Amino acid sequence: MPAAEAQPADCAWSYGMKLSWDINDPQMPQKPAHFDHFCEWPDGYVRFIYSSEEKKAQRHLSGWAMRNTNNHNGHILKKSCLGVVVCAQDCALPDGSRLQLRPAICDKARLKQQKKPCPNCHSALELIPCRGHSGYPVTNFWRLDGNAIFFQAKGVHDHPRPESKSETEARRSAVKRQMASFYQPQKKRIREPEAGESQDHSRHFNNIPSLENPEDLDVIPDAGFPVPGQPCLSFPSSDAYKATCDLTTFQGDIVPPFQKYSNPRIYLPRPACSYELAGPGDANSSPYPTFYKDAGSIPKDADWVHLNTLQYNVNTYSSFERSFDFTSKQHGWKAALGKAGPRERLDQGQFPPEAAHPQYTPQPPCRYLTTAPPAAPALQTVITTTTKVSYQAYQPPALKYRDNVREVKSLSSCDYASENTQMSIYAEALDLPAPVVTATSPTASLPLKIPRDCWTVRQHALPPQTDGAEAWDVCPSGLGSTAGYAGRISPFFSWDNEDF
DNA sequence: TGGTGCGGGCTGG
DNA sequence: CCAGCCCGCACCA
Repeated sequence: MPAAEAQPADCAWSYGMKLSWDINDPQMPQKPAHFDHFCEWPDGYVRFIYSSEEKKAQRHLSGWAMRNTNNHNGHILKKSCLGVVVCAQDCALPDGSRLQLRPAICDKARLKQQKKPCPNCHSALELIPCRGHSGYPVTNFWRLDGNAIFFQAKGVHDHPRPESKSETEARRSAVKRQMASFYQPQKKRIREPEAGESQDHSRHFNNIPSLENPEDLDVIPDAGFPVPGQPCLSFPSSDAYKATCDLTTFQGDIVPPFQKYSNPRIYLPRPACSYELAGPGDANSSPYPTFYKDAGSIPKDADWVHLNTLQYNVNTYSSFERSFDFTSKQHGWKAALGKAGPRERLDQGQFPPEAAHPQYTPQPPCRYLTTAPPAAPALQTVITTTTKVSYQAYQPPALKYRDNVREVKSLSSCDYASENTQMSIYAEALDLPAPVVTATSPTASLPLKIPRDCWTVRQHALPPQTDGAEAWDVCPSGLGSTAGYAGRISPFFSWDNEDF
């Protein structure tokens, strides 16, 4: 863990791409000098080398919904992308965005998921399969070798990002928490009045439709949205989130980013911590606006009343990871995202729109403040509880040019684990503001502020046809999802875009 | 119940 | 032979 190596230059690109190796090589690079930051949204033909102590690498996590695929090789874990679940009618959510849920990994659960109606318009849900690897799903490979976990991705996701796993988990745990906090007082009240009465207490809960089936909340809209440049972190636990909140509150010199709520008009400074969900009874006490004010567009059943409350709260969490206002730009994206197919598939997550959103407030770089255990478990599943204080990275803007010449991507997820050898970078990275980098396009130059800790110059081989050829991307080390959408053009850098 | 990993087996290129 | 995929199973939370 040589701190001396933790220079921006080292962070500047995927170490895994610097070395020449393939996941199928009989011999992997031995004792890599550096490790990459964990990338939650790998996209494109990329390779990373993670420390075997990197928890998320140990768990083979990905923001994409990846399922295990048998490759008949016990040493290499292969996963293929399931795509994203969207509304078959492509209905617009109240904020104008689209529903993009994380497909369940389990086949059975996924089928069940797809049978559910769109929570917004009640039409069917549809699974958009990933076809980003020569018509097949994007595949990810994981291989443990020595003290390194080698990661290789093949293919470019041709669909929006689903809700990240961390978001899904956070949402579910939030639901559970809310249920717990809700039931608790209910039971108390029930017991108090008539102690001697033999009463089926469960009947009381029949009037609580919304939370009886937390799984229904899987179809919460918006919470399943790709996060613009899915920032630097995912919360392994709500506690981590709380810690994050506290941290952000504590750092008063850092301008808090604005949160995105379902209503695009509502942007509020990030509250200190609102992930602790209010129970239905507390819904009205929320200082924040209620979602789905447009009652005509949403179901009026009790489920939705509660669901909205939940979503609001969950969004308070989720939006912590997303700091952009896309909704007002979506019409602009559509022009640039003219992907073949009936649906205009947006992926907000791909396009950190800072350049297009002057109101956007950059966030400080992500970093971990705690020390992780030194254990170096095997590649196979290692479920660990990491107490990390994560901080969302500032989302640099994306630059994409036609023909994939060069792009500046968002740091979609640089999970800087404290065990990472490059930890020391982040102390330095605290020295905001971020450096200004000028990315040059064929038609314009645009100053882009990108925090130095999030820089990665990525070299990636191009998809099959161009395999062998390599392009260099200047991008944040988190390697946000890349090109691959609709001609690989970011609407934010479509110069003729009306949004400019 | 669902996420995850393993591995058998089938199919097509 | 490889890749993709389906399936069942086991383990875990």
